[in-house]
Amino acid sequence: MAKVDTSLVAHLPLFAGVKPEALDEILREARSVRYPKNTAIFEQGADAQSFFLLLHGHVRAAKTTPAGEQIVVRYVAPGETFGLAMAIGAAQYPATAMAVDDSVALIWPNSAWPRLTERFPALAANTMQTVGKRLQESHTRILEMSTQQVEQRVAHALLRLASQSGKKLDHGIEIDFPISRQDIAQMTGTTLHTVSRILSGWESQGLVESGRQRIILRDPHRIVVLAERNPGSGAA
Amino acid sequence: MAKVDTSLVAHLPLFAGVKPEALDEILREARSVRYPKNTAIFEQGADAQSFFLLLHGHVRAAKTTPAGEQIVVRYVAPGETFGLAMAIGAAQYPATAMAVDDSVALIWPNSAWPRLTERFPALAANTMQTVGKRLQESHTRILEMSTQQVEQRVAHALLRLASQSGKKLDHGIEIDFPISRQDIAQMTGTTLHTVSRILSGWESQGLVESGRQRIILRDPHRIVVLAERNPGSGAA
DNA sequence: GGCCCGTTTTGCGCTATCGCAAACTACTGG
DNA sequence: CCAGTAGTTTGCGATAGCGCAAAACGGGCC
Repeated sequence: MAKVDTSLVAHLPLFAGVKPEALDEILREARSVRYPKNTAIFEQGADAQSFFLLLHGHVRAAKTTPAGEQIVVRYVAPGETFGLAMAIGAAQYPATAMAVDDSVALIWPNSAWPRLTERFPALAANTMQTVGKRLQESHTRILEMSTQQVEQRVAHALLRLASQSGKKLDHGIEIDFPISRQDIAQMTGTTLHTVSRILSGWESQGLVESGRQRIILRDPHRIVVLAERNPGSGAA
Repeated sequence: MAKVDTSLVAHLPLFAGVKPEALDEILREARSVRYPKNTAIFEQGADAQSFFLLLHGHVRAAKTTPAGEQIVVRYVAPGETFGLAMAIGAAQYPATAMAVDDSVALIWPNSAWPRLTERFPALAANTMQTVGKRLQESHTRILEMSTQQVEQRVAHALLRLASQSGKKLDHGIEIDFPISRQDIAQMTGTTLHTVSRILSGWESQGLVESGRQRIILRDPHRIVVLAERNPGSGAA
């Protein structure tokens, strides 16, 4: 079983309020697994057997309709948990998780969850907070989809990605994992064609620089303006 | 302080696994409050001071944009909790709650939450489950908004309301609280005009019977067909 | 019984966005 | 270095649904 350095994870929200020796005990139950780029970590509908803490890389959680359309539920950044089916009382994973980059995750068997939360209530409390936060983010997303038009939603999505997983450059912010037009479409409820048109437009205005699975926000400030502009009033 | 009969609430999911005497202790910390139709219970953005368990009536939770547009987050049915800001670590309520009918709720001060969950871990566990379920429902809603067209979304919304708060009639199911075209629009991300057109169409086909703030599903089975019909067929 | 007000219905033009199809890159693997 | 393939761009209709405006409705209140 791979050793995990406690000092690397002690500061994560998941472990807030957990004593170092307790942390050690918790980590002893986990193993560390490497997922090469574009490998599935678990599939929607599969029996949930483990829960995860991402250490390196990026993971996309996506939900698929019976008809095969997908939406991206979220991108998981290092330090975040995912696959918490057990914690919320789901027997199957409600989405598919896929490494979009070479990734490493800590993985616990679900059977460890009841014991761990009983021994370390802070774990349960912290998890409750993150689930609550995700719920609020979902509601915000629903609000956006209901009230904003596509361009604003794409602006919001990119800004969120940038603040969550942006690499600061001399001049702009780069989203530091591969992401396609299709992915952005699935985050914002539109089509890859429309996303492509929007980004092309932005590119010609110098707002972004983008290529194959790569996006750099060159002028985040003006993108914020786009995101917040209120269609019901302003001039074009 | 009003007495609450434990037998009336003992079977609720919130109290699953809680012993009768413990339940008694929990209820002793709550008081019961009556909210007349169309009164606000709490406002989005207000400091969260209490959490609630609805006993009678119906409550609408809605989120408002800075620009004033609203969406309905959910309708709360009797037996469900709401206003759980404290549990998920939010200092302010993220939405506005309004009684859409004369309603009665149990109300606990947030200060009671840490003590109660410490003494009765089942409470925390049950709450985690319901929050998790709501998160999944949110994701489902996002999926629907991304992939379905308005008519299907309205069909889904009405079927959900019917199964959650439907009164069975000789011939059909009536949604047993007042709900306007506008409300349905805010649940499905469309406008009251479009909802009105859709319901008019359905009415002329005998699928529903509806009037001022009142909706009866006359042929739920055919509405299910509408909800599930797949417009295109493409995979993504 | 009649008036007032909130809700619902409906007509009509408009446009943001989709859907399809085709051309165009830019990596990847050999 | 080249071919193959996945991702991207773009043109051109087609259209679902919006937005405005006005009329019809229904019910409660005096």
